[in-house]
Amino acid sequence: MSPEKFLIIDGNSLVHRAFHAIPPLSTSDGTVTNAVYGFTNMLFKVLRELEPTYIAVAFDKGKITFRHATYTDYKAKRKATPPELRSQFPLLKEVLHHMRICTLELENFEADDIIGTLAGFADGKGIESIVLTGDRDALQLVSPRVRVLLTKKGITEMEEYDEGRVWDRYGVSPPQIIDIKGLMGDTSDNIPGVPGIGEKTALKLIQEYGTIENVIAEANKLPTRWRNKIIEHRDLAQLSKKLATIDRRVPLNMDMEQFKWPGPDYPALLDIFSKLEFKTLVHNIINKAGLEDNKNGQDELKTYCAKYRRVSSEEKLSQIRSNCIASGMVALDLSGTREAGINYAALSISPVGTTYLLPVKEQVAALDLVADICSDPRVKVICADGKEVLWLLHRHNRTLRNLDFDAQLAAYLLNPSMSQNSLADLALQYLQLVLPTGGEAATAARVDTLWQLKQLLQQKLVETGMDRLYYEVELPLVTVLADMEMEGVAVDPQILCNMAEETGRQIEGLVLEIYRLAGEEFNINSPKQLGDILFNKMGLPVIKKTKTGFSTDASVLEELAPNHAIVDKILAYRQLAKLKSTYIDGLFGLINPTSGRIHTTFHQDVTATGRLSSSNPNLQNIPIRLEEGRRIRKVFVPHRPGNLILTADYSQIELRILAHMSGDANLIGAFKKGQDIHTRTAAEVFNVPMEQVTPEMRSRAKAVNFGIVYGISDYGLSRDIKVPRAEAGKYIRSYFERYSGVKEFIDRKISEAREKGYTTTLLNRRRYLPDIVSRNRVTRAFGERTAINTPIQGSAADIIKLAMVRIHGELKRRHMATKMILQVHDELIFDVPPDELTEVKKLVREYMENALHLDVPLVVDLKLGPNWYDVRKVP
DNA sequence: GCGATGCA
DNA sequence: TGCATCGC
Repeated sequence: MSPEKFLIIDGNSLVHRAFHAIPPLSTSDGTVTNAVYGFTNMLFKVLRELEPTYIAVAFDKGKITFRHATYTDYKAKRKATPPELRSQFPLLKEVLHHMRICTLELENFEADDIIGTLAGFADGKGIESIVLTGDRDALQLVSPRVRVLLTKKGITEMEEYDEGRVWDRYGVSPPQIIDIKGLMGDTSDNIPGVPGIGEKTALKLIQEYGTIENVIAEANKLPTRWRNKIIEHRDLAQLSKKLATIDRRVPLNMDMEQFKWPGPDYPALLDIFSKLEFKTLVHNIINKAGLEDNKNGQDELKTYCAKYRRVSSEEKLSQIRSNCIASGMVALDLSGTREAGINYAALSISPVGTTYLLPVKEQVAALDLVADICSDPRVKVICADGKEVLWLLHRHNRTLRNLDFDAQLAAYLLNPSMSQNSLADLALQYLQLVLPTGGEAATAARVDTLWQLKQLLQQKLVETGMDRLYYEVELPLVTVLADMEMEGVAVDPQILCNMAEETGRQIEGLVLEIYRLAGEEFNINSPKQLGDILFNKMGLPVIKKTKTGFSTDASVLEELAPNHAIVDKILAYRQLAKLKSTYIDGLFGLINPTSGRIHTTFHQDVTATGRLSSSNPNLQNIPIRLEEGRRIRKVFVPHRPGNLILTADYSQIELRILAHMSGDANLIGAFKKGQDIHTRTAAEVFNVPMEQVTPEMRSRAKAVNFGIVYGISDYGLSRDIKVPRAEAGKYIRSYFERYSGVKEFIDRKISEAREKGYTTTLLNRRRYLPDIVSRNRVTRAFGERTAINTPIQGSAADIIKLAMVRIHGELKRRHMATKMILQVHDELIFDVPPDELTEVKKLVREYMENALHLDVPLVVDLKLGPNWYDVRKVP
């Protein structure tokens, strides 16, 4: 028998989470229900997983709490609850009532305090509590008998914190969470904290001194930059700590019996769910409660609960192996990490057969089985995230040969604007199944849903005409990207070190100079403090404001530069600080100690346009525009001495695509003649012969071309080239007069998007544009620009992806040692041994230029050098 | 226009 | 969370 458990829920926090995580949802009579729906789904999931004996849901009540009496500005900046959310509270309470769950609220107390008090009460009775909330502050309640379940991004996923987890994550004990918050403050509650101290500093100080009181007492031992702040604001720090502390002595009449959960009142729940039009929940209840379905018996809902068999006998393993080979297709899901390797493998051989759970970590034979199946060309593998499977297998020196379906990738193609594409989200969205989290059952459930997802998503890919894009471009690209990530990019740590030192020195000099000119020390990185110095203290004219105060962005500072010498220093400081923190120190920390290389992660399912993105580090935004930053590229070197870095970039690919898609004779002609496209545009827009185009004219025309491609407005163009909006508008009109085919293309794409609800690329990639029918003028204009921009940018992504798949295949086929190591949107970067150079140059150019046949030529520029900085154009 | 990162 | 800055 399991011990008694007390589930305590922060109603307010979770309702807000649900409200923001679930897209707008309303019944046919217009009642908004998304927060109730999200909350209820989450509740059911937690109930199933925890099976609590007691439950309570706490809500805030009243506007004035003891915190306001202590600090009048408490929560002063919090926005009022929007009416669409406010109206859902009574509905939720009705649902909870029928769930027979006890709700608690007390005038002038926050849900937090009620929760703290309840947990303490249960603790006194020896009962274990689990606090479910979205508020990190609750971590202060964690103790041997109190755990906190924190919602992660979205609402279906949660993370459990016990004392050990708090230590792992923050390096402090749960009560010290309060001290941290006291130092760093909290903008959402308007808790001030100590100005200039953020999370990192707060953690460091509390880890070292234990409490705010000790930090204050030992302040004179601290480095100057913190000492003065702490001493000056010590009262504020102690006040903040008080505000952040959960009051565990709320006067409540408590009796565990009142929280005992007898289970839901199903008939009543059925009523209210029908009223709220929660169709799937109604079905769930009908199934669960065994009530009669009032329509027909066929609507039976599949349950999330998977049947699975734990396999460990060698005999059974070998039987599974032959079954896999005989069937030719398996669904596979691996649990584990890239560092520690595979923990479990869940494997299912047919959509209706048994799911096997293989303890890979414990048993070598199980790993062998999984690895053999994955490398067997006769067995197709279906999974949720193919690149992750490849990485996990790579950790065991194995690979995945025959990736047949990647569910997350398919879902991304079907709607690239959806940010939640985890398997759990897909199961909920497409199959109306709530997947359990954690444990064996979860792993098994994931594999089961894969079969159903494949069936459904594949059909949708065919219906939307994206099956070829999927099977011929995106799916093969998974393996290509995995190879690129694993190969990595070599860096020269010595050069990086030298740069860190030199830049550090320059920054120090600038900081001193800035302090001298300002007459005091302050945090230059804080736009708030900087604004205070510049505009309040020094009285410089305010050019622009942000929601929270003065704007201090580069365009503002450039305008202010003539007024005071400090401004140029700040600009230079910003540039160098960015360089050092992001590109020098940042890169350093990401060098893999084993390989000595940097292994970025490419994301294939993130951008709305179809481009790739890169993170940890982002190698797609390494500086190039300004010389100071560009030098960073010197640290990226070939994999072995003597090898070379080859870069291959598409010249003006977006404008060429625009020429092709629009069929504009003028634009096509310019490219066919091989003219400089910006000069040609200038000649057209300013109505002069090409020979008479001045650099000024060319640069403006370039901005116009840029604007067309990125879909910016006349407002954006006027800002970029610093001319009045009317003049920018004039350029755009003049452009459309000369390139009337482009104008027609734009109009065509907009009306097509309005009609169909989506826009498409050359390879039929889709992006839905609900904004294009908005009644709001600004929103609609945004949708219209996207309808132009996405086909252009997305088609460029299509083309380079196609080239990548083919080049990668060809390098492998020819058993070449050349490696494709990076992609930067319109550019591919290779590590090339000298003896392969001639062949690679030819191959790369050939495959990139002929990736897709357009009405204008695709032109590729090749550059070669000993590192990514010193590359020179080659014929 | 988009996406990633670092900082307070 | 918002701001600022880098790339394409």
